[in-house]
Amino acid sequence: MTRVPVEERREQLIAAAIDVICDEGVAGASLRAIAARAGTSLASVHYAFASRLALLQATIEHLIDASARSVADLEAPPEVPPRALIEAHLRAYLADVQAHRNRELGLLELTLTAVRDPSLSPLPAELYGQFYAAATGIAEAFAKQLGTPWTVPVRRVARTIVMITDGLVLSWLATDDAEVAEDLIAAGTDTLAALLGAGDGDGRPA
Amino acid sequence: MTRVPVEERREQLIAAAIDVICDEGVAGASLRAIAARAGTSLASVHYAFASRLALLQATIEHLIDASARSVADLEAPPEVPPRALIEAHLRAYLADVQAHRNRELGLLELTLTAVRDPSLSPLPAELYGQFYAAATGIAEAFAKQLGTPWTVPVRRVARTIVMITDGLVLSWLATDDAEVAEDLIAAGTDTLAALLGAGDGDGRPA
DNA sequence: GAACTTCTTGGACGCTTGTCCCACTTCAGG
DNA sequence: CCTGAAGTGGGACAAGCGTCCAAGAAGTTC
Repeated sequence: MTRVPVEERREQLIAAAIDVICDEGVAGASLRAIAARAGTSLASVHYAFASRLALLQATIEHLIDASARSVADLEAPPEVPPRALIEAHLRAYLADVQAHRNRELGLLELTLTAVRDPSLSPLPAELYGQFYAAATGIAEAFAKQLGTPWTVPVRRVARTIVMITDGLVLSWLATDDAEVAEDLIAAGTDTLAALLGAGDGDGRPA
Repeated sequence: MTRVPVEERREQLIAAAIDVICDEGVAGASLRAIAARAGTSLASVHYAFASRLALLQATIEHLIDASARSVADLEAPPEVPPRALIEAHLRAYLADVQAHRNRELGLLELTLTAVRDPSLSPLPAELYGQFYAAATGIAEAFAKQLGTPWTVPVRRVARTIVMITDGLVLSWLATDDAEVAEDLIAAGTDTLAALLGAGDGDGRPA
């Protein structure tokens, strides 16, 4: 019997919940399964969280915060043409998604669960707000690094990035097809390169 | 007591399953709920389907077939510039998604469920195969109608279309924000217009 | 009309779920 | 040492789940 302050117990349970959700899905994330993963008893779960819904909410909020913190890992690479830089980043993103398939699956399930449940429904908008903020940071870093401004407002660039990554993730999860992913990386690269005015016009003809 | 041949009963149950899944989610689609929606007894469900998984599989297969059949509704519009034509179609798609939020939610949940379950996992690839086929049909119709060929293989255009629509749906479901959707329609329009070479270069600089 | 297949029905089973309670142990403060 | 708060533990509860069975009703075939 290891005694642990509630707050720490909460963090353990949230971590366990994320693990179980990634491994078994939201449907398989019963309180007993989560308690077992955290190495504690069922009653301790209810001591830390009033209900399963409260634990789920805390888990999503944790992921929202985490996604806000994981932005800063954009290092300055050497001088390369914009297209290559964009493609490299998209490819790195895809590689990360491929390496953590269940994580993406779990996050998606969690998002849909939150969309459905009235008491959780404001969370997805918050999550995507963080996504947009992160994408905005990346977009601004790109423009600064390349010395070229975007041809459309950064806000729209950020949303475009999220659209591309979402589409990429969904297609990859569904098809598990590397060739499809390859096409989508090319498509995403073209789209973003066009927004940098790289090689073409400004993307908005008469 | 209404006697119905098994095959017809199966169709009723599939329809009921789709309804319940859209309304309550996959998690809420219990056999009892589906039976009640279909107006029959629980035992009849098991007479028509060996297990809940079998019903789920039949439901997804039904949706795959349905998505294959729903392609042909692309009427020939008047002579308009390519950008406007693309934008009109994306906007119509968004309007349809907005009008049937739960349908998109249910389809997404069902897809993720199938991705998780080993016995259902080949289905998402099949579903997306149909999506790509549908998108290919639309892309070819566009090129024919406008008299302009795509600057990349149609296969890639189709995948790009699916990427855009998936990204659009996900962002819409999560944010419920019309302004976000507006940005994404603009982004999608730009992307596809570029693939038609409409107004700009060919999208692939040196 | 009897035999037979096809379908419906209600009820039961074993299991898992979220929730809750109460007794117990640990630890801090006086 | 004692008191009270904090946290743990096991067990119970009702409810819901998928699955299955045995019996009966509705047609069909001869």
